[in-house]
Amino acid sequence: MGVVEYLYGPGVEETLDFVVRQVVQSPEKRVLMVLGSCQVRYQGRARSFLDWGERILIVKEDGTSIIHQPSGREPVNWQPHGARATYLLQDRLFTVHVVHRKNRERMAVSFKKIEMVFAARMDDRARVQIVGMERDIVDKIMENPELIEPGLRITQREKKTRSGLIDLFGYDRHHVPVVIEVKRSQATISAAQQLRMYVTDLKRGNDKARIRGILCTPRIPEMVCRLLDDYGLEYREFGWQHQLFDDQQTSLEDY
Amino acid sequence: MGVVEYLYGPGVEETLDFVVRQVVQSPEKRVLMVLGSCQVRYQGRARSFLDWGERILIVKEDGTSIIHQPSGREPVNWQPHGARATYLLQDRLFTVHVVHRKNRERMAVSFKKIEMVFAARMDDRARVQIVGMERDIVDKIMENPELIEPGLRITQREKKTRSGLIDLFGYDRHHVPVVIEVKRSQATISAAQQLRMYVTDLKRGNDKARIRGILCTPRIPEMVCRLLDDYGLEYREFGWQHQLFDDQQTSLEDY
DNA sequence: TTTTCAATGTCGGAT
DNA sequence: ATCCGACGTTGAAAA
Repeated sequence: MGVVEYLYGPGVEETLDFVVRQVVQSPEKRVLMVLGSCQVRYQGRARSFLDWGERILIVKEDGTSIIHQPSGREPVNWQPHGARATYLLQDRLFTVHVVHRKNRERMAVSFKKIEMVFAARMDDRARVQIVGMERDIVDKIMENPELIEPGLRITQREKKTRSGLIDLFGYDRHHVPVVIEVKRSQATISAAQQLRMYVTDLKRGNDKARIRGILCTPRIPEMVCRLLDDYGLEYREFGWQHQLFDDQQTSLEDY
Repeated sequence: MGVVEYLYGPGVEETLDFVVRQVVQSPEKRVLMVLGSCQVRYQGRARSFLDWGERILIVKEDGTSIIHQPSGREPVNWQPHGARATYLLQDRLFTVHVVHRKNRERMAVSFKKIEMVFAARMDDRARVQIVGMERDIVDKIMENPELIEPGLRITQREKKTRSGLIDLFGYDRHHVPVVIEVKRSQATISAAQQLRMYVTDLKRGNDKARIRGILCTPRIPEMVCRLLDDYGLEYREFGWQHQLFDDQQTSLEDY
Protein backbone atom coordinates (compact mmCIF):
# COMPACT_ATOMS: atom_id res chain seq x y z
CA MET A 1 0.00 0.00 0.00
CA GLY A 2 1.52 3.22 -1.11
CA VAL A 3 0.31 5.29 1.78
CA VAL A 4 -1.28 4.26 5.05
CA GLU A 5 -2.03 7.08 7.43
CA TYR A 6 -3.62 6.48 10.79
CA LEU A 7 -4.52 7.88 14.17
CA TYR A 8 -4.70 5.92 17.39
CA GLY A 9 -7.44 6.92 19.82
CA PRO A 10 -8.24 10.30 18.27
CA GLY A 11 -11.03 12.62 19.39
CA VAL A 12 -13.99 13.30 17.14
CA GLU A 13 -12.64 16.64 15.87
CA GLU A 14 -9.26 15.12 15.22
CA THR A 15 -10.92 12.26 13.35
CA LEU A 16 -12.94 14.59 11.16
CA ASP A 17 -9.84 16.63 10.37
CA PHE A 18 -7.93 13.46 9.50
CA VAL A 19 -10.67 12.16 7.22
CA VAL A 20 -11.05 15.45 5.41
CA ARG A 21 -7.32 15.66 4.78
CA GLN A 22 -6.60 12.02 4.03
CA VAL A 23 -9.72 10.96 2.18
CA VAL A 24 -11.95 13.84 1.06
CA GLN A 25 -9.19 16.14 -0.15
CA SER A 26 -6.80 13.39 -1.22
CA PRO A 27 -6.00 13.44 -4.92
CA GLU A 28 -5.86 9.64 -4.93
CA LYS A 29 -8.74 7.45 -3.92
CA ARG A 30 -8.35 6.00 -0.47
CA VAL A 31 -10.09 3.37 1.58
CA LEU A 32 -11.16 4.58 5.00
CA MET A 33 -11.48 2.42 8.09
CA VAL A 34 -12.83 3.46 11.45
CA LEU A 35 -12.92 1.37 14.62
CA GLY A 36 -15.05 2.58 17.42
CA SER A 37 -18.35 2.76 19.21
CA CYS A 38 -21.14 3.80 16.91
CA GLN A 39 -24.85 3.90 16.22
CA VAL A 40 -26.31 3.27 12.75
CA ARG A 41 -29.49 4.36 11.04
CA TYR A 42 -30.59 3.25 7.61
CA GLN A 43 -33.46 4.21 5.40
CA GLY A 44 -34.24 3.01 1.90
CA ARG A 45 -35.67 -0.29 0.77
CA ALA A 46 -36.37 -0.80 4.46
CA ARG A 47 -35.52 1.08 7.61
CA SER A 48 -33.26 0.06 10.44
CA PHE A 49 -31.68 1.18 13.66
CA LEU A 50 -28.62 -0.26 15.38
CA ASP A 51 -27.86 0.88 18.90
CA TRP A 52 -24.41 1.62 20.36
CA GLY A 53 -21.73 -0.99 19.96
CA GLU A 54 -18.16 -1.42 18.87
CA ARG A 55 -17.77 -2.00 15.14
CA ILE A 56 -15.61 -1.57 12.10
CA LEU A 57 -16.63 0.84 9.36
CA ILE A 58 -15.03 0.57 5.94
CA VAL A 59 -15.67 3.10 3.20
CA LYS A 60 -14.22 1.85 -0.06
CA GLU A 61 -13.00 3.66 -3.16
CA ASP A 62 -16.20 3.02 -5.08
CA GLY A 63 -18.46 4.35 -2.32
CA THR A 64 -19.24 0.91 -0.95
CA SER A 65 -19.62 1.21 2.81
CA ILE A 66 -19.88 -1.69 5.21
CA ILE A 67 -20.22 -1.92 8.97
CA HIS A 68 -19.03 -5.12 10.61
CA GLN A 69 -19.89 -6.41 14.05
CA PRO A 70 -17.45 -8.75 15.84
CA SER A 71 -19.17 -11.78 14.33
CA GLY A 72 -20.96 -12.85 11.18
CA ARG A 73 -20.01 -12.78 7.52
CA GLU A 74 -22.54 -10.14 6.53
CA PRO A 75 -22.16 -6.47 7.30
CA VAL A 76 -24.84 -5.41 9.77
CA ASN A 77 -25.40 -2.28 7.69
CA TRP A 78 -24.05 -1.20 4.32
CA GLN A 79 -24.39 0.78 1.15
CA PRO A 80 -23.44 -0.75 -2.19
CA HIS A 81 -21.07 0.81 -4.74
CA GLY A 82 -22.20 4.10 -6.14
CA ALA A 83 -22.94 5.61 -2.77
CA ARG A 84 -21.25 8.78 -1.57
CA ALA A 85 -19.95 9.42 1.92
CA THR A 86 -19.85 12.79 3.62
CA TYR A 87 -18.28 13.46 7.00
CA LEU A 88 -19.26 15.89 9.73
CA LEU A 89 -19.60 16.52 13.43
CA GLN A 90 -23.13 16.25 14.75
CA ASP A 91 -23.91 16.63 18.47
CA ARG A 92 -20.25 15.99 19.25
CA LEU A 93 -20.37 12.74 17.26
CA PHE A 94 -18.19 11.95 14.27
CA THR A 95 -20.85 11.14 11.73
CA VAL A 96 -20.62 9.54 8.32
CA HIS A 97 -23.56 9.97 5.98
CA VAL A 98 -23.56 7.53 3.12
CA VAL A 99 -26.11 8.45 0.47
CA HIS A 100 -27.04 6.43 -2.58
CA ARG A 101 -28.98 8.84 -4.72
CA LYS A 102 -29.76 6.40 -7.51
CA ASN A 103 -31.24 3.86 -5.10
CA ARG A 104 -32.77 6.59 -2.94
CA GLU A 105 -31.14 5.20 0.16
CA ARG A 106 -29.07 6.55 2.98
CA MET A 107 -27.18 5.35 6.01
CA ALA A 108 -25.82 7.36 8.90
CA VAL A 109 -23.08 6.12 11.21
CA SER A 110 -22.34 8.14 14.34
CA PHE A 111 -19.23 7.49 16.41
CA LYS A 112 -18.99 8.64 20.01
CA LYS A 113 -15.57 7.08 20.54
CA ILE A 114 -12.94 6.27 17.94
CA GLU A 115 -10.27 3.70 18.76
CA MET A 116 -8.52 3.97 15.47
CA VAL A 117 -8.95 5.52 12.07
CA PHE A 118 -6.87 4.96 9.02
CA ALA A 119 -6.80 5.70 5.32
CA ALA A 120 -4.98 3.60 2.74
CA ARG A 121 -4.40 3.78 -0.96
CA MET A 122 -4.85 0.18 -2.02
CA ASP A 123 -3.48 -1.23 -5.22
CA ASP A 124 -5.27 -4.38 -6.25
CA ARG A 125 -5.80 -5.21 -9.90
CA ALA A 126 -6.15 -8.95 -9.47
CA ARG A 127 -9.47 -10.67 -9.96
CA VAL A 128 -10.38 -13.94 -8.37
CA GLN A 129 -10.43 -17.00 -10.61
CA ILE A 130 -13.02 -19.59 -9.67
CA VAL A 131 -13.55 -23.14 -10.82
CA GLY A 132 -16.62 -25.14 -9.93
CA MET A 133 -19.41 -22.82 -10.90
CA GLU A 134 -22.49 -23.86 -12.82
CA ARG A 135 -20.84 -22.79 -16.06
CA ASP A 136 -18.03 -25.28 -15.48
CA ILE A 137 -20.45 -28.14 -14.94
CA VAL A 138 -22.33 -27.26 -18.11
CA ASP A 139 -19.00 -27.16 -19.96
CA LYS A 140 -18.17 -30.61 -18.66
CA ILE A 141 -21.48 -32.08 -19.81
CA MET A 142 -21.19 -30.41 -23.23
CA GLU A 143 -17.77 -31.99 -23.58
CA ASN A 144 -18.93 -35.45 -22.62
CA PRO A 145 -22.71 -35.96 -22.59
CA GLU A 146 -22.24 -39.64 -21.73
CA LEU A 147 -21.65 -38.48 -18.17
CA ILE A 148 -25.41 -38.04 -18.03
CA GLU A 149 -26.41 -41.12 -19.97
CA PRO A 150 -25.22 -43.29 -22.87
CA GLY A 151 -26.20 -42.08 -26.31
CA LEU A 152 -27.09 -38.56 -25.25
CA ARG A 153 -26.37 -35.83 -27.82
CA ILE A 154 -26.28 -32.17 -26.83
CA THR A 155 -27.25 -29.81 -29.64
CA GLN A 156 -27.82 -26.49 -27.92
CA ARG A 157 -26.64 -24.54 -24.96
CA GLU A 158 -28.64 -21.72 -23.41
CA LYS A 159 -31.53 -22.47 -25.73
CA LYS A 160 -34.16 -19.78 -25.56
CA THR A 161 -37.74 -20.46 -24.60
CA ARG A 162 -40.61 -18.19 -23.78
CA SER A 163 -39.86 -18.65 -20.08
CA GLY A 164 -36.11 -18.35 -20.01
CA LEU A 165 -32.88 -19.99 -21.03
CA ILE A 166 -32.44 -23.76 -20.99
CA ASP A 167 -28.99 -24.79 -19.77
CA LEU A 168 -28.64 -27.70 -22.20
CA PHE A 169 -30.83 -29.18 -24.91
CA GLY A 170 -30.38 -32.32 -26.99
CA TYR A 171 -31.65 -35.78 -27.86
CA ASP A 172 -31.32 -39.13 -26.16
CA ARG A 173 -30.38 -42.39 -27.87
CA HIS A 174 -34.00 -42.79 -29.05
CA HIS A 175 -34.05 -39.26 -30.52
CA VAL A 176 -36.35 -38.01 -27.80
CA PRO A 177 -35.72 -34.34 -27.01
CA VAL A 178 -34.08 -33.76 -23.63
CA VAL A 179 -33.99 -30.60 -21.55
CA ILE A 180 -31.25 -30.45 -18.94
CA GLU A 181 -31.20 -28.01 -16.05
CA VAL A 182 -27.98 -27.86 -14.04
CA LYS A 183 -27.65 -26.81 -10.40
CA ARG A 184 -24.24 -26.62 -8.78
CA SER A 185 -25.65 -27.17 -5.29
CA GLN A 186 -28.64 -28.87 -3.72
CA ALA A 187 -31.75 -28.94 -5.90
CA THR A 188 -34.56 -26.61 -4.91
CA ILE A 189 -38.28 -26.63 -5.48
CA SER A 190 -37.84 -23.62 -7.66
CA ALA A 191 -35.35 -25.47 -9.87
CA ALA A 192 -37.86 -28.27 -10.38
CA GLN A 193 -40.50 -25.73 -11.34
CA GLN A 194 -38.13 -23.97 -13.67
CA LEU A 195 -37.37 -27.24 -15.48
CA ARG A 196 -41.03 -28.09 -15.64
CA MET A 197 -41.80 -24.75 -17.22
CA TYR A 198 -39.13 -25.25 -19.87
CA VAL A 199 -40.52 -28.64 -20.82
CA THR A 200 -44.07 -27.31 -20.89
CA ASP A 201 -42.96 -24.43 -23.09
CA LEU A 202 -41.30 -26.70 -25.60
CA LYS A 203 -44.43 -28.86 -25.81
CA ARG A 204 -46.55 -25.86 -26.77
CA GLY A 205 -48.89 -26.66 -29.64
CA ASN A 206 -47.84 -30.28 -29.48
CA ASP A 207 -49.03 -31.37 -26.11
CA LYS A 208 -48.60 -35.07 -26.50
CA ALA A 209 -45.01 -34.71 -27.71
CA ARG A 210 -42.62 -36.60 -25.53
CA ILE A 211 -39.93 -34.38 -24.08
CA ARG A 212 -37.71 -35.43 -21.22
CA GLY A 213 -36.54 -33.08 -18.48
CA ILE A 214 -33.49 -33.89 -16.39
CA LEU A 215 -32.35 -32.01 -13.32
CA CYS A 216 -28.62 -32.43 -12.76
CA THR A 217 -27.60 -31.69 -9.21
CA PRO A 218 -25.30 -33.17 -6.59
CA ARG A 219 -28.10 -33.64 -4.07
CA ILE A 220 -31.87 -33.57 -3.95
CA PRO A 221 -34.23 -33.36 -0.98
CA GLU A 222 -37.17 -35.70 -0.68
CA MET A 223 -39.78 -33.09 -1.49
CA VAL A 224 -38.11 -31.94 -4.68
CA CYS A 225 -37.83 -35.57 -5.72
CA ARG A 226 -41.58 -35.99 -5.26
CA LEU A 227 -42.22 -32.84 -7.26
CA LEU A 228 -40.10 -34.08 -10.16
CA ASP A 229 -42.00 -37.36 -10.05
CA ASP A 230 -45.34 -35.56 -10.14
CA TYR A 231 -44.18 -33.59 -13.16
CA GLY A 232 -42.77 -36.65 -14.93
CA LEU A 233 -39.25 -35.26 -14.77
CA GLU A 234 -35.98 -36.97 -13.96
CA TYR A 235 -32.99 -36.42 -11.74
CA ARG A 236 -29.32 -37.29 -12.19
CA GLU A 237 -26.83 -37.02 -9.42
CA PHE A 238 -24.04 -34.90 -10.78
CA GLY A 239 -21.60 -33.06 -8.57
CA TRP A 240 -18.60 -31.22 -9.91
CA GLN A 241 -16.47 -32.38 -6.99
CA HIS A 242 -16.50 -35.91 -8.35
CA GLN A 243 -16.43 -34.97 -12.00
CA LEU A 244 -14.05 -32.03 -12.30
CA PHE A 245 -11.39 -33.31 -9.92
CA ASP A 246 -11.39 -35.56 -6.93
CA ASP A 247 -8.55 -34.49 -4.68
CA GLN A 248 -10.59 -32.46 -2.26
CA GLN A 249 -10.94 -35.02 0.48
CA THR A 250 -7.30 -35.92 0.76
CA SER A 251 -6.05 -32.36 0.71
CA LEU A 252 -8.53 -31.29 3.36
CA GLU A 253 -7.27 -33.97 5.66
CA ASP A 254 -3.95 -32.16 5.82
CA TYR A 255 -5.43 -29.86 8.41
CA MET B 1 -13.09 -1.24 22.67
CA GLY B 2 -11.37 -2.49 25.75
CA VAL B 3 -8.06 -3.22 24.12
CA VAL B 4 -6.74 -2.36 20.71
CA GLU B 5 -3.20 -3.44 20.03
CA TYR B 6 -1.52 -2.78 16.73
CA LEU B 7 1.70 -2.74 14.75
CA TYR B 8 2.54 -0.39 11.91
CA GLY B 9 4.54 -1.84 9.06
CA PRO B 10 5.77 -4.97 10.85
CA GLY B 11 7.78 -7.75 9.27
CA VAL B 12 6.29 -11.20 8.80
CA GLU B 13 7.95 -12.68 11.91
CA GLU B 14 6.89 -9.71 13.98
CA THR B 15 3.35 -10.08 12.67
CA LEU B 16 3.19 -13.76 13.55
CA ASP B 17 4.50 -13.05 17.02
CA PHE B 18 1.94 -10.30 17.49
CA VAL B 19 -0.96 -12.48 16.34
CA VAL B 20 0.07 -15.39 18.55
CA ARG B 21 0.28 -13.14 21.59
CA GLN B 22 -2.71 -10.91 20.95
CA VAL B 23 -5.17 -13.32 19.38
CA VAL B 24 -4.23 -16.99 19.73
CA GLN B 25 -3.06 -16.84 23.34
CA SER B 26 -5.41 -14.06 24.41
CA PRO B 27 -7.84 -15.14 27.14
CA GLU B 28 -10.51 -12.92 25.60
CA LYS B 29 -11.73 -13.29 22.06
CA ARG B 30 -10.31 -10.71 19.70
CA VAL B 31 -11.00 -9.57 16.20
CA LEU B 32 -7.92 -9.52 13.99
CA MET B 33 -7.36 -7.21 11.06
CA VAL B 34 -4.44 -7.32 8.66
CA LEU B 35 -3.73 -4.84 5.86
CA GLY B 36 -1.23 -5.81 3.28
CA SER B 37 -0.31 -7.48 0.06
CA CYS B 38 -1.57 -11.05 -0.10
CA GLN B 39 -2.50 -14.02 -2.24
CA VAL B 40 -5.54 -16.19 -1.53
CA ARG B 41 -6.41 -19.79 -2.28
CA TYR B 42 -9.73 -21.42 -1.52
CA GLN B 43 -10.98 -24.94 -1.82
CA GLY B 44 -14.35 -26.34 -0.85
CA ARG B 45 -17.69 -25.98 -2.57
CA ALA B 46 -15.61 -24.55 -5.39
CA ARG B 47 -11.97 -23.67 -5.85
CA SER B 48 -10.39 -20.29 -6.38
CA PHE B 49 -7.14 -18.42 -6.67
CA LEU B 50 -6.53 -14.71 -6.15
CA ASP B 51 -3.16 -13.30 -7.16
CA TRP B 52 -1.17 -10.66 -5.30
CA GLY B 53 -2.91 -7.46 -4.34
CA GLU B 54 -3.48 -5.14 -1.41
CA ARG B 55 -6.42 -6.16 0.73
CA ILE B 56 -7.94 -6.19 4.17
CA LEU B 57 -8.30 -9.43 6.08
CA ILE B 58 -10.64 -9.62 9.05
CA VAL B 59 -10.83 -12.68 11.28
CA LYS B 60 -13.78 -12.36 13.62
CA GLU B 61 -14.49 -13.84 17.04
CA ASP B 62 -16.70 -16.58 15.64
CA GLY B 63 -14.18 -17.71 13.07
CA THR B 64 -15.76 -15.75 10.24
CA SER B 65 -13.00 -14.58 7.93
CA ILE B 66 -13.40 -12.10 5.12
CA ILE B 67 -11.01 -10.58 2.63
CA HIS B 68 -11.93 -7.25 1.13
CA GLN B 69 -10.59 -5.64 -1.99
CA PRO B 70 -10.66 -1.83 -2.35
CA SER B 71 -14.09 -1.97 -3.96
CA GLY B 72 -17.28 -3.98 -3.84
CA ARG B 73 -19.64 -4.95 -1.06
CA GLU B 74 -18.81 -8.64 -1.12
CA PRO B 75 -15.63 -10.10 0.27
CA VAL B 76 -13.54 -11.52 -2.56
CA ASN B 77 -12.83 -14.58 -0.39
CA TRP B 78 -14.26 -15.70 2.92
CA GLN B 79 -15.15 -18.42 5.35
CA PRO B 80 -18.40 -18.29 7.33
CA HIS B 81 -18.74 -18.60 11.10
CA GLY B 82 -17.54 -21.86 12.57
CA ALA B 83 -14.23 -21.78 10.76
CA ARG B 84 -10.93 -21.83 12.63
CA ALA B 85 -7.87 -19.79 11.80
CA THR B 86 -4.29 -20.88 12.34
CA TYR B 87 -1.24 -18.69 11.76
CA LEU B 88 2.23 -19.58 10.55
CA LEU B 89 5.21 -18.58 8.45
CA GLN B 90 5.43 -20.34 5.12
CA ASP B 91 8.17 -19.51 2.60
CA ARG B 92 8.78 -16.23 4.41
CA LEU B 93 5.08 -15.36 4.08
CA PHE B 94 2.76 -14.66 6.97
CA THR B 95 0.05 -17.18 6.25
CA VAL B 96 -3.42 -17.58 7.69
CA HIS B 97 -5.14 -20.91 7.19
CA VAL B 98 -8.87 -20.77 7.77
CA VAL B 99 -10.39 -24.23 7.94
CA HIS B 100 -14.08 -25.05 8.19
CA ARG B 101 -14.12 -28.71 9.15
CA LYS B 102 -17.88 -29.07 9.15
CA ASN B 103 -18.22 -27.68 5.65
CA ARG B 104 -15.00 -29.36 4.53
CA GLU B 105 -13.59 -26.12 3.25
CA ARG B 106 -10.39 -24.20 3.63
CA MET B 107 -8.88 -20.88 2.66
CA ALA B 108 -5.27 -19.80 2.81
CA VAL B 109 -4.15 -16.17 2.84
CA SER B 110 -0.45 -15.42 2.41
CA PHE B 111 0.96 -11.96 3.09
CA LYS B 112 4.30 -10.90 1.69
CA LYS B 113 4.03 -7.38 3.07
CA ILE B 114 2.02 -6.17 6.04
CA GLU B 115 1.14 -2.50 6.31
CA MET B 116 -0.72 -2.80 9.55
CA VAL B 117 -2.05 -5.45 11.87
CA PHE B 118 -4.27 -5.00 14.85
CA ALA B 119 -6.29 -6.95 17.34
CA ALA B 120 -9.32 -5.60 19.18
CA ARG B 121 -11.68 -6.89 21.80
CA MET B 122 -15.02 -5.64 20.53
CA ASP B 123 -18.04 -5.26 22.75
CA ASP B 124 -21.24 -5.20 20.73
CA ARG B 125 -24.41 -6.68 22.13
CA ALA B 126 -26.79 -4.65 20.02
CA ARG B 127 -28.80 -6.24 17.25
CA VAL B 128 -30.14 -4.35 14.31
CA GLN B 129 -33.85 -3.64 14.26
CA ILE B 130 -35.38 -3.61 10.82
CA VAL B 131 -38.78 -2.45 9.62
CA GLY B 132 -40.04 -3.15 6.15
CA MET B 133 -39.43 -6.85 5.78
CA GLU B 134 -41.94 -9.28 4.40
CA ARG B 135 -43.16 -10.07 7.89
CA ASP B 136 -44.10 -6.42 8.43
CA ILE B 137 -46.10 -6.27 5.22
CA VAL B 138 -47.95 -9.46 6.11
CA ASP B 139 -48.67 -7.97 9.55
CA LYS B 140 -50.08 -4.87 7.90
CA ILE B 141 -52.41 -6.85 5.66
CA MET B 142 -53.54 -9.06 8.55
CA GLU B 143 -54.39 -5.90 10.46
CA ASN B 144 -56.32 -4.34 7.62
CA PRO B 145 -57.20 -6.69 4.75
CA GLU B 146 -59.14 -3.90 3.02
CA LEU B 147 -55.74 -2.63 1.87
CA ILE B 148 -55.90 -5.46 -0.65
CA GLU B 149 -59.56 -5.20 -1.54
CA PRO B 150 -62.93 -4.37 0.07
CA GLY B 151 -64.62 -7.22 1.88
CA LEU B 152 -61.54 -9.40 2.14
CA ARG B 153 -61.30 -11.52 5.30
CA ILE B 154 -58.04 -13.16 6.35
CA THR B 155 -58.47 -16.38 8.32
CA GLN B 156 -55.03 -17.95 8.32
CA ARG B 157 -51.43 -16.97 8.24
CA GLU B 158 -48.65 -19.33 7.16
CA LYS B 159 -51.23 -21.92 6.16
CA LYS B 160 -49.60 -25.23 5.39
CA THR B 161 -49.95 -26.94 2.06
CA ARG B 162 -48.19 -29.89 0.56
CA SER B 163 -45.83 -27.55 -1.25
CA GLY B 164 -45.06 -25.02 1.45
CA LEU B 165 -46.45 -22.26 3.61
CA ILE B 166 -48.99 -19.81 2.26
CA ASP B 167 -48.36 -16.27 3.50
CA LEU B 168 -52.03 -15.39 3.91
CA PHE B 169 -55.27 -17.23 3.33
CA GLY B 170 -58.86 -15.99 3.52
CA TYR B 171 -62.09 -15.29 1.67
CA ASP B 172 -63.19 -12.42 -0.52
CA ARG B 173 -66.52 -10.61 -0.25
CA HIS B 174 -68.18 -13.41 -2.26
CA HIS B 175 -66.74 -16.08 0.07
CA VAL B 176 -64.32 -17.26 -2.59
CA PRO B 177 -61.09 -18.60 -1.06
CA VAL B 178 -58.08 -16.34 -1.62
CA VAL B 179 -54.41 -17.22 -1.40
CA ILE B 180 -52.08 -14.26 -0.95
CA GLU B 181 -48.36 -14.38 -1.56
CA VAL B 182 -46.38 -11.36 -0.41
CA LYS B 183 -43.07 -10.17 -1.86
CA ARG B 184 -41.31 -7.18 -0.34
CA SER B 185 -39.47 -6.39 -3.56
CA GLN B 186 -40.00 -6.88 -7.27
CA ALA B 187 -42.03 -9.94 -8.21
CA THR B 188 -40.11 -12.82 -9.77
CA ILE B 189 -41.08 -15.65 -12.04
CA SER B 190 -40.43 -18.01 -9.16
CA ALA B 191 -42.89 -16.14 -6.95
CA ALA B 192 -45.58 -16.52 -9.59
CA GLN B 193 -44.86 -20.24 -9.78
CA GLN B 194 -44.91 -20.56 -6.03
CA LEU B 195 -48.34 -18.94 -5.86
CA ARG B 196 -49.59 -21.10 -8.67
CA MET B 197 -48.46 -24.21 -6.85
CA TYR B 198 -50.26 -23.17 -3.69
CA VAL B 199 -53.52 -22.61 -5.55
CA THR B 200 -53.15 -25.90 -7.41
CA ASP B 201 -52.49 -27.69 -4.14
CA LEU B 202 -55.59 -26.28 -2.48
CA LYS B 203 -57.73 -27.34 -5.44
CA ARG B 204 -56.63 -30.96 -5.07
CA GLY B 205 -59.53 -33.36 -5.35
CA ASN B 206 -61.79 -30.46 -6.25
CA ASP B 207 -60.41 -29.28 -9.51
CA LYS B 208 -63.22 -27.01 -10.56
CA ALA B 209 -63.25 -25.20 -7.23
CA ARG B 210 -62.68 -21.51 -7.64
CA ILE B 211 -59.70 -20.29 -5.68
CA ARG B 212 -58.11 -16.92 -6.25
CA GLY B 213 -54.39 -16.28 -6.00
CA ILE B 214 -53.05 -12.80 -5.46
CA LEU B 215 -49.42 -11.76 -5.64
CA CYS B 216 -48.79 -8.66 -3.54
CA THR B 217 -45.64 -6.85 -4.59
CA PRO B 218 -44.52 -3.26 -5.13
CA ARG B 219 -43.48 -3.91 -8.74
CA ILE B 220 -43.91 -6.55 -11.39
CA PRO B 221 -42.05 -7.09 -14.67
CA GLU B 222 -43.98 -7.62 -17.87
CA MET B 223 -43.14 -11.29 -18.15
CA VAL B 224 -44.23 -12.17 -14.64
CA CYS B 225 -47.48 -10.35 -15.33
CA ARG B 226 -48.06 -12.52 -18.40
CA LEU B 227 -47.29 -15.63 -16.38
CA LEU B 228 -49.84 -14.69 -13.73
CA ASP B 229 -52.37 -14.09 -16.50
CA ASP B 230 -51.66 -17.49 -18.01
CA TYR B 231 -52.19 -19.10 -14.64
CA GLY B 232 -55.37 -17.12 -13.91
CA LEU B 233 -53.74 -15.37 -10.98
CA GLU B 234 -53.89 -11.75 -9.90
CA TYR B 235 -51.49 -9.02 -8.90
CA ARG B 236 -51.88 -6.14 -6.45
CA GLU B 237 -49.41 -3.36 -6.20
CA PHE B 238 -48.48 -3.17 -2.57
CA GLY B 239 -45.31 -1.52 -1.41
CA TRP B 240 -44.49 -1.11 2.24
CA GLN B 241 -43.04 2.31 1.55
CA HIS B 242 -46.47 3.69 0.84
CA GLN B 243 -48.32 1.55 3.31
CA LEU B 244 -46.15 1.43 6.41
CA PHE B 245 -45.15 5.09 6.37
CA ASP B 246 -44.80 7.74 3.77
CA ASP B 247 -42.10 10.14 4.92
CA GLN B 248 -39.26 8.58 2.97
CA GLN B 249 -39.17 10.94 0.06
CA THR B 250 -39.04 14.13 2.07
CA SER B 251 -36.33 12.90 4.41
CA LEU B 252 -34.17 11.68 1.57
CA GLU B 253 -34.31 15.09 -0.04
CA ASP B 254 -32.34 16.48 2.90
CA TYR B 255 -29.17 15.21 1.26
C1' DT C 1 -31.59 0.66 -18.03
C1' DT C 2 -34.21 -3.34 -16.97
C1' DT C 3 -34.61 -8.26 -16.44
C1' DT C 4 -33.08 -12.59 -15.25
C1' DC C 5 -30.45 -15.90 -12.78
C1' DA C 6 -26.29 -17.70 -10.23
C1' DA C 7 -23.83 -17.54 -5.75
C1' DT C 8 -18.15 -20.93 -2.21
C1' DG C 9 -24.58 -17.01 -1.62
C1' DT C 10 -25.61 -16.17 4.08
C1' DC C 11 -28.90 -16.42 7.63
C1' DG C 12 -32.73 -17.68 10.53
C1' DG C 13 -36.55 -20.61 11.63
C1' DA C 14 -38.98 -24.88 11.74
C1' DT C 15 -39.12 -29.80 11.64
C1' DA D 1 -28.98 -32.16 11.59
C1' DT D 2 -31.73 -31.12 7.24
C1' DC D 3 -34.86 -28.45 4.83
C1' DC D 4 -36.96 -24.22 3.32
C1' DG D 5 -37.52 -19.48 2.12
C1' DA D 6 -36.21 -14.43 2.86
C1' DC D 7 -32.65 -11.04 2.06
C1' DG D 8 -32.19 -3.56 2.53
C1' DT D 9 -29.65 -10.01 -0.84
C1' DT D 10 -25.19 -8.70 -4.42
C1' DG D 11 -23.32 -9.23 -8.88
C1' DA D 12 -22.97 -10.29 -13.77
C1' DA D 13 -24.67 -11.08 -18.26
C1' DA D 14 -27.96 -10.35 -21.78
C1' DA D 15 -31.66 -7.96 -23.93
